[in-house]
Amino acid sequence: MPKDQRVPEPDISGAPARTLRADARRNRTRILEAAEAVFAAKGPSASTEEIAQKAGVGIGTVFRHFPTKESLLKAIMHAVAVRLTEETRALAAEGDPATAFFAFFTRTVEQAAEKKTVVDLLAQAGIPVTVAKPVLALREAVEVLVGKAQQAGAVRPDVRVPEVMALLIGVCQASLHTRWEPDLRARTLAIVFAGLRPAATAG
Amino acid sequence: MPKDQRVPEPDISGAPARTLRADARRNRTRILEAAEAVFAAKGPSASTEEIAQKAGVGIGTVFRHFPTKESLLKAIMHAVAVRLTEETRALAAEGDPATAFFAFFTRTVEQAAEKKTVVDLLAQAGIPVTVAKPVLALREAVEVLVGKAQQAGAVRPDVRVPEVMALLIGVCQASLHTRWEPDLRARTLAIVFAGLRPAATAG
DNA sequence: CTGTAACCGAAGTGGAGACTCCGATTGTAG
DNA sequence: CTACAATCGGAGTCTCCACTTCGGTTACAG
Repeated sequence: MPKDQRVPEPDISGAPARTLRADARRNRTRILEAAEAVFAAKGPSASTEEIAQKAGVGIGTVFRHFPTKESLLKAIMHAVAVRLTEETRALAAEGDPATAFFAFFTRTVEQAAEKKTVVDLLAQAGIPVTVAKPVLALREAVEVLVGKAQQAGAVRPDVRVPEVMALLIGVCQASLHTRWEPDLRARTLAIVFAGLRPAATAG
Repeated sequence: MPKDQRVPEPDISGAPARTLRADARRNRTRILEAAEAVFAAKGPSASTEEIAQKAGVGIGTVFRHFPTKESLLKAIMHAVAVRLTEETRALAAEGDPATAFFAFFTRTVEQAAEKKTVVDLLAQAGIPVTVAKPVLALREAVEVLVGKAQQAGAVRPDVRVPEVMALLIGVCQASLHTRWEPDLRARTLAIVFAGLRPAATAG
């Protein structure tokens, strides 16, 4: 019985614990890609079997890499959070802070309209008490972005981050339920942006 | 075999098909009340058994009155839609149209924060192609309310109903996910309202 | 090339929940 | 009061899904 020790957790982030066999590493990547696609389309309620099928592996392989469906979901959320955070930071760093915030808002809503994963992630980010580090990082990146937009006079100074997050989450949620034409999305965002801008700048 | 004919559907609306026995009518009412409470708290994923228990009847009785979980859900949605529509019409009929719309918006969000049923209902109402009559009536009532508010100059004339519905749904959805203190809710609504008002009136 | 340990995957397990069946119960007509 | 048919209710069925198991397969060291 040569195996008595087992890797306690295949780890959440993305890098395997240590020298994973070649085929194992390949399958792990496939599973992550398939899971991201399926979760984005159908939400967290999608069955593990569907993911396995889409990845071209057996269901047992999925559970070998991710002992729980939840752990798989966390891995995806982690990846999405990191990506969103990077985008947000890039926007905050470069160019005009006045337009950066509104560009971020619009872009996030556009993504959310097609990816349930983004919406679920944002819903987590909206709750003040956040456990996961990547989600916390996303929150902070948004805070920076809002702060800069306010300093630039593009957003009313009395607006706080929580309500911005609430609005962001709300519009994203709504974009999932109603099939938005780009036109409707634009008009809805226009109203929200009008509410966020200083009174003088509105219109 | 004296029974060969059976009522094809216990009907969705609320009134029993015909002279229901006394205990049956009482149980039907209890089931509806219990279902409304449970669905409002836990959403449509709540189990039928929990509803039966809360109503103090066996699960068989629930399925006798409502052959499908979906039919029970429809009955509840119907009732909620009718109630919301009446409230909305009353607001549109009475007093100041300028404040009526904002009062409606605020009140609906407050209700949605505690009742998942309301949110699910609104999500249906947001889709242009609506099947159920009560939901359609709700949409029309909102249209009247928005129209009057616009004529009174309280809402920008270029705003259309779909984006108002989208915003309403969005804020309601968001209020479910984040545990809102009244303070945050008020600030979020203030932003949306500022975006809806004519530029001159804002502030 | 060969042994072996790690890996794969599909059948199997257990539980949850929607829905059914049928003997026990009860309202109600006569 | 009695009979009977409608109603009740909960044990049982069926399906779906997360998760496990284990014999077959494969990558990699020697």
